[in-house]
Amino acid sequence: MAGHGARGRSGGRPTLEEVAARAGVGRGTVSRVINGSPRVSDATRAAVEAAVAELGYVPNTAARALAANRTDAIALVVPEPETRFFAEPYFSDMLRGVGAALSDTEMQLLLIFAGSDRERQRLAQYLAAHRVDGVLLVSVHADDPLPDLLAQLEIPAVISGPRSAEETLTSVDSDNYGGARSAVEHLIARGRHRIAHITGRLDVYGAQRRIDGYREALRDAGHVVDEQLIEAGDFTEEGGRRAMTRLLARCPDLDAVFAASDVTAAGARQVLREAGRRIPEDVALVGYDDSAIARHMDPPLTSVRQPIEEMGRRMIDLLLTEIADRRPAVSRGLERRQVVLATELVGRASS
Amino acid sequence: MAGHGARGRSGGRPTLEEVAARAGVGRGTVSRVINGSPRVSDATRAAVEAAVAELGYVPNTAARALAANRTDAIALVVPEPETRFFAEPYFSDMLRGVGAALSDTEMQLLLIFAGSDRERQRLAQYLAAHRVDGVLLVSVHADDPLPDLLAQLEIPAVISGPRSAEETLTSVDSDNYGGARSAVEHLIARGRHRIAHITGRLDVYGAQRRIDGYREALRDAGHVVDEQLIEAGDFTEEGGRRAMTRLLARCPDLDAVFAASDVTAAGARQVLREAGRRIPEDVALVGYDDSAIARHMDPPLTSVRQPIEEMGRRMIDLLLTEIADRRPAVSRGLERRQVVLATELVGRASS
DNA sequence: AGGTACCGTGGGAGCGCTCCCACAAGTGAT
DNA sequence: ATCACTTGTGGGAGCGCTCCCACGGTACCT
Repeated sequence: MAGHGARGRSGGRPTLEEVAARAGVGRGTVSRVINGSPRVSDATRAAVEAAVAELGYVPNTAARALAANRTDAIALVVPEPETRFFAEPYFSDMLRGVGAALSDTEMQLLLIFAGSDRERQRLAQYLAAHRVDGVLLVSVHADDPLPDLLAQLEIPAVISGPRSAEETLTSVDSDNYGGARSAVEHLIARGRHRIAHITGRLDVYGAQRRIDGYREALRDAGHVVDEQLIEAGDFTEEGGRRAMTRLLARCPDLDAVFAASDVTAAGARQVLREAGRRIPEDVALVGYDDSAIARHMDPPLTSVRQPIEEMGRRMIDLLLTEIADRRPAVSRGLERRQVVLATELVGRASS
Repeated sequence: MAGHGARGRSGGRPTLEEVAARAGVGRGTVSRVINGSPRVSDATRAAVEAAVAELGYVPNTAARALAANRTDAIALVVPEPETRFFAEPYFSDMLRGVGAALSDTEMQLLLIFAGSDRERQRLAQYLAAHRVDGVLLVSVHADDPLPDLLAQLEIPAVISGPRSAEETLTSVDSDNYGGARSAVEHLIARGRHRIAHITGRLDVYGAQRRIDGYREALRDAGHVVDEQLIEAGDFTEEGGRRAMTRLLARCPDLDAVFAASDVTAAGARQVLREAGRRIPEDVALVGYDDSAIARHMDPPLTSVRQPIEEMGRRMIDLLLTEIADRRPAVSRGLERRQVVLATELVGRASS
């Protein structure tokens, strides 16, 4: 192990002090320049910047964090209890948006897995120790205690997909209601009359909103909502198969299915095929997410696209704002910030 | 901004000093206990541990990093120049392995995007400033300067997929050669004689190894390798379409295709369909990666699965070892560590 | 002229830890 | 009894930074 003194002063990383000496100014002044304080004369600033460039100075994050009591890091918490949650585009697209928004800042992105109980335990410690300035929460379930822990610790946090209509945390979401509406309206426009819906997990707020959108689109078009045509799913393929089987048994006359996710649609497709129904001739099929599966399905699946990358970007924007305000939205009282982004229907051969 | 003095000593996070006072020992002793030094008596250790538990003490990472000149963080560098590289299972599975291996340690995982030039610039600064203890490199191209930069800075690093047979960095890879062999042997066993290969990007070492495996499997089975049956692809769907079109024009008598990736196979499938070839009756198709697309393709695609999660785990193991050795493999001279993991052929209806 | 601002600046104190030296107490050889 | 070690321990110094106070200088008022 490198001893204390052995730490390479042999041309090693320069310190603030060295930059100050080089520029012929004091330590404080260099600090001000580095941190963009306006209270520095132009001449001094230029001299310091030159010294910084010559020495290739890069601030020591640890020292800064220690002195300033902040970390310049935000955590992306990946629940990942039901494994490989991020296999689908959702995660990677969001990550791309997050990365893009972050690249304009000095913030680091920490990936924290909170699948097992032990990992959640560690996460709680992490947060309690204030090792991050803010937290990004994705795909949180209604009964997850994490958001409340964050609120209690007064750690800025943004959640993707509010847990309910009363979500207190700042949230970014896509318009699940509108997305579902557009899917159903599309099917109606195609002349379908018996449109079924395979829902997502009912404890997920977004799934509820999609059901709402389904219902109201039908109602607004003058259709009667037949509860027999609604069957609970869970976003999975297997759930799609089960739901589709039940739906076919109950309503053999259905002529369209709107599934709450692409994988669910894939499961439904399989059952429809086995039952001898042609897609889209006999039954039109629409999914949700516009994932890779949708493009590669046979026939290619009409699906609702969410602007996930944009969601990632907005989450970061909001989080940085909260961090700058140094106080979570709840304790500021008043305005809960909820951003809802529009979806887009991507038409393909399945409908 | 919270002033210096305003920092809540109002029951806020306890410090080493406070734990020491509580346990009736010195600061150094607590430090030793926290860091698992053996030079502490059992009685003292117990007392300190009790105090830690009572106070809910969590070490301050920043202070530790500053004093010890290490960061307890490793970076996962995501090149992501050719966008959404991590949309497919590859990335998420690897992340899962990485996360699993990391959850046994105190290490943090930093996600760093190095797509744009600006981001790469920043990354170089990062590394130069030694803000991470080690680096995980995934999907690096043959001409990437990053590995050399890491070697020069003497930062421990592990690469997934060596850049060449002479890779100097510690690497973890799946057996591309063996995977390709198993795919081709499978096709031969199915009675196929005119087996084509759509390659991956030729500047990727793994793609070369797959070509080697393809060639030698044929040769060992007594077939003649017809160079006409090999067509360059680039791992993409569009590349698969182009390559398949050319192959069909050149060798209309082919009866099997081994594609270097599942998406490539998807592109090939489309062209085969349009040409009226049935899969698998007329042309058998095998992909690589065993991604979601393979399972959902019509017909489901036979594919070569790589133990990606395991790869992630091994990468972390190796990296932690190097960090513990506090010196990158190259400067230790001698043993370059290269781990190669076995693949598995997943048979489905396409072959 | 003196007073009162403010601006730009230097540098002390301190963030919470690790490293190491010093030292007391114990152990065994001489 | 002395001398050497060893073992466990306490606490000083210092990691590189930010925050803030104090100070000299200039500008503008009375």
